[in-house]
Amino acid sequence: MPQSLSAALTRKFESIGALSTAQRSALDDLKGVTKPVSAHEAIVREGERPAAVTLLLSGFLCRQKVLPDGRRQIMSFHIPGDIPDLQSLFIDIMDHSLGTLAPSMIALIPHSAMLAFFRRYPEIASLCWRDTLIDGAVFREWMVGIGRRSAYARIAHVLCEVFVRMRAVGLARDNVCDMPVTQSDIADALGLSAVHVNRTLQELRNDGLMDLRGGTLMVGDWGGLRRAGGFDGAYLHLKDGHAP
Amino acid sequence: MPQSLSAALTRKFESIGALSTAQRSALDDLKGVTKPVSAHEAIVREGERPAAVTLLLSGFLCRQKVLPDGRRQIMSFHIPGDIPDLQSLFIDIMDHSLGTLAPSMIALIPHSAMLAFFRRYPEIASLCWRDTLIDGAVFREWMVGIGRRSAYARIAHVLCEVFVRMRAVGLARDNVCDMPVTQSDIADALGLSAVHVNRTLQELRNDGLMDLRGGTLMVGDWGGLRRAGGFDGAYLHLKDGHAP
DNA sequence: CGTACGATTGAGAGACTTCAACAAACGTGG
DNA sequence: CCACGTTTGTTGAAGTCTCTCAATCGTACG
Repeated sequence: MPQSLSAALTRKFESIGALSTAQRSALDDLKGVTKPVSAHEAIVREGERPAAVTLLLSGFLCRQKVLPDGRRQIMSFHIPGDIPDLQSLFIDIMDHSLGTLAPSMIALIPHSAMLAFFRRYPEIASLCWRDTLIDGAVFREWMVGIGRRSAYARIAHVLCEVFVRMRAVGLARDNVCDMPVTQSDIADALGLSAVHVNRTLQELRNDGLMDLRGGTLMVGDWGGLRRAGGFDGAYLHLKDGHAP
Repeated sequence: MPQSLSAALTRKFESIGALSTAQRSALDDLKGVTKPVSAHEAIVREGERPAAVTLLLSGFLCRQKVLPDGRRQIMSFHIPGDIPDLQSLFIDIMDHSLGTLAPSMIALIPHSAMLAFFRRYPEIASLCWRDTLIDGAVFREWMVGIGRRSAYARIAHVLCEVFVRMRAVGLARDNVCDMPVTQSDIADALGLSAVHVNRTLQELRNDGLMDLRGGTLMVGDWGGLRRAGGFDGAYLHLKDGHAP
């Protein structure tokens, strides 16, 4: 059930900062064209110069680069409320691609509309800047994982991250949330092979930490999963109250 | 020879965007306390709430996280002109540390001064936003390297990156530039062991691609190094004319 | 002139990969 | 609603890139 454009934005902004009543209602002014996109399709490709930003209303997106030999690296997962290509406002040429991992509903908001909105509501511009900075914080944390953590810890860590972020925008129920990705996607996100992800996922499952199947993540032992991944959500810079 | 605060900023901004004459002279208004820092010292630590941003005037910095077991991951190298903790303007708590790799000269500019400056010169605020976005682009590229490239390619790639960035701010002469890092630093930046970095560096040297010693990087075969690393500098989003 | 840090070398081990095959799940069209 | 092709998940075995341990060497510096 895709949320409305303004509802998605409100939830997102309130997860990382505060909105005044005026600002909250101002979000209604932001218009975009909503559009369904099926799974495994590109929304924006490396090298393009988009003229609009993408707000994810429902589904699951990722940003990725593909090497000449076909190997790929997924650099981030995106959940409803995210604007994964906000950067295109200030960086004209895309240096990576944005695509769907699951059937999704997106809203395209023209750059011009965003920039005009920023001029009118500078605090929201700052919130967006903050959001892109948090984006960077997530990249850094992933680098730590890929560079220095074992496969077991790495996988546990992303699962923790996705769960906490989903929870922060109200998309987790108890200890369950959507996570419609294949094992291959996880492999490409963490710099592993799909085969090894499969085996490690089984370990995590056998250890009772979590269960990931059919696109649904079930956290069996939050404390254990957290410890396994060495997860500390501080880098997500969420407003208090979102840490489980 | 450390540059002046405004000279460093001017070079930096002009490497990633355009400055009007008025904006260029406005940079003189930005004041900061300059301060020498010796090698291997922390400037800002994870968990702190800095009240100023750090402009690097000379030397070499890095951002890093240290895991509980002592292993560390360096997430970025910083060269003169960079403001590595600009993000602290909008993200109060540091989620990583900033430190020196070599003796450096830094300028500390209070947050209040930066924010006031942004209000007065919104175009420069946008340029700074752009800079933090490029920061993110570099993180993404490093993720590709750590996740999907061989040690040989990974090392070649960072060397290319540092060289191009140094060149963009006028700090490379012909095919030589400073790069005062230890092999251990490179290892921690690329998710490798120091031993393996040593051996791989020897390979690169024997292949005539480069020579890195005594803190100086000498590029022996730019085309070869570039090819070895699969390097394409587009992600640095420099203004035209900086690609060798 | 000792001490400490960084670079270098050798040898053995291990985490993860690749290849290959098969099973299960999924979507799609007849 | 079932058949069928495609994608995804699973398993086994062999291989390799990179790691760890450990010792040696060089060199800058107090």
